[in-house]
Formats: sequence, C-alpha cells, structure tokens
Amino acid sequence: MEHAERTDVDLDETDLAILERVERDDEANLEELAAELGLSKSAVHYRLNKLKDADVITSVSADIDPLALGLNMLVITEVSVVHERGYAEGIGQQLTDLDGTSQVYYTMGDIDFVVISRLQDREQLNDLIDEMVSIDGVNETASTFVMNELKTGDRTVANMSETMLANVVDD
Amino acid sequence: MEHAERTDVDLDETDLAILERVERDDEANLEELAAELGLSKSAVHYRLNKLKDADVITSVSADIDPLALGLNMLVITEVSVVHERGYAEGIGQQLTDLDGTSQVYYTMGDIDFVVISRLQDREQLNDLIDEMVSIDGVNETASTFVMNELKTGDRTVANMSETMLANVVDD
DNA sequence: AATGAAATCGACCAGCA
DNA sequence: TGCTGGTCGATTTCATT
Repeated sequence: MEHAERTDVDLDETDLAILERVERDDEANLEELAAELGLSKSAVHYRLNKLKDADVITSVSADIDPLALGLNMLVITEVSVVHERGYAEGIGQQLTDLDGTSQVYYTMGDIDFVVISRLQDREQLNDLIDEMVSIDGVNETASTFVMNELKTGDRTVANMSETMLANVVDD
Repeated sequence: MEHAERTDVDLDETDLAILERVERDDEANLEELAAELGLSKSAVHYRLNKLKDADVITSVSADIDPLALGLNMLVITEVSVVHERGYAEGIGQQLTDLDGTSQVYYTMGDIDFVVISRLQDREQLNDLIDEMVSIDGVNETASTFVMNELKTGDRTVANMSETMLANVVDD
C-alpha cells in the first residue's frame, strides 16, 4: 500500500502554538491549556479535535525512560545489503522486527540501512548483530556506540525555525 | 551536571503491561485501561502515579506527523570534529540548537556526532550543512537522505524481547 | 486493592461573529 | 467556520477499609 497522501490541512499560528504545547506535555487539562494559550476552553477543545481528526496529531502517548528498564546501551548500526531487485523491502521489515531495534531508516547511497538500537548488555548486542548478518541479503554491518544522547526525536514543532513555521502557515 | 542516577524502581509484569499500553496510546480513560489489563480502576491509577513519580514515565505528549508540517526531508548527517580537549561538549550543544535537527548523538570512534534532521526543502538542508561546518571545531560532514522511515523511536517496551523484559522484573 | 463521596473535567449545545 | 459561556454527565481523586 502506498503512503496515504496528506489531506492538506491549513494551520494557523494558534494551531502551531497548541501543537508546540502538547508535543511537550499533554497532561494539562483544557482549562490550563486555554489559560496558557489565551483561548477559551472550547476553542482549545475544538482545535484539538480538528488536529486529531486531520491526523496532524497522530497519537498521545507516554514517554518511558529507557534507563528505567535497564536499557543502558544505545548503538547505531549501518547495514549494507546486496543490491538485487526487491530485496531491500524484506530486509527492512526483518530489521524492524529484531528485538532491541528502536529506529530503522532506509537510506540512499552505499549504506542502505541505519538502525538505532537500545540494549541492556553486550551479549544482547552480539545477539543482535548475529541476527542482522544472518538475514538473507545482508552484506556487512558496522556498529558505533553512542556515548551521549544529546537530543531525542520527540519534538517536531519545537525544532522548526521561524521560517519553517511560516511556510506551514501561509500555503 | 552529571546525569541523575536512576533510583531503581522494581517493576513487575503488571507495570510492564501498563507501560506497553500507555506508550502506544495514552488517550484511553482509566476504565478502559483497567478492563484491558484485568485490573481495577484504582489499581491502574495507583500504579500510573507510581510510575510517573519514579520517572519511569517521563511525560505524556502528543505525537505530531512531520509531513503535516511540510517536513518531507529526513537526513542523517555524520559530523567529525577536531580532537581537542573539551571541544566536543560545546559542539554538541550547538548542533542541538540548530534549526531542523531532531536527534543528536555523540558517538565513539571516528565519526563523533550523528545528527538526524527534518527539513522542508533542499535550501533548508544547504543552510543547515553550512551552519554545521561553520561551527568552530567541526571538521567534516557527510549527509545521507532517508528514503523510508521504517521504524520510529517512539516505543520502548514494545521493542524489548522476553529476555530483556525478564531482566527488568527479577532484579 | 476496592469502595463510595466529593471535586473536577471534558463533551456538548445554543447562540453569536 | 470558529468561537463563547454555561450546563450536565462522566471521570478522576482521595479518604477509608
């Protein structure tokens, strides 16, 4: 199935303010949100519904500290594969299914896949690499330890410049 | 500032079931959660509070579709820096502050930093690379386009194997 | 971990700009 | 189409067992 085309919603500055607020913390009640944003409860409620209906907000979810689960190791692995037609898709799925993998990207160029994994110990890392190389079509892997996670990917609006935000509003 | 040591919480299978549920979707009310988990409303409420107090759940936040904001480009950039004492820390902070960057990792080995960015067009990518190379101490950058994002990093418990989960429970 | 009462919240509506 | 202010039922919260 092809990715569904985005039904283009047009957002205004108020929508962006709401998004910035709830991507940071969605535990506040309507009254607090309304006060912070200078709107009425109903307006916030109305716009939040719209943003969810339009799939601008895709979900509301709890963020869990990986360290609380003993996931002390963070590893980035570059995976290169043999270049035959149709291979990549199946390999990508298999990488996605491996225990411990957190993010999987299919990339242009000579690398093919970048996989980011969270693990508890070196044994799990060994197992993971073994599983990767045993996937049919995988050529080579190169792993790098992450010493420090300086910025996590859990914000979207907050990372955008004024120019980028302006592009959203006026088209 | 050093990272705060985790005050070790011990979690049981019920806690893990709750975490798996709310990291996927936190919009359900207590009654639904209780029914799905086979617990009473109060028990779920009690445990959720405990998990938040213990910072196992760090936040509850809305997930926003980057495509809804025109962020069609996803790029992975490897940044290498000159190796002088104390340089890396400041550079990491500056990378973190750049518009468009979504994730920043400080890594072992010859690469030094891996940066993942979301952008709207090539001009923004050019600007970003320019800003990176103009950071004092940055040596070289190499960027790769992501053609397909197969797995996003927004789940933690769901990515863990039975073995990994067992490690959490019995220590 | 369950109960029940009190406090709070979110959904909805009629009316309005 | 987007908003207001108010109402009501649903929900959370909390003290108690």
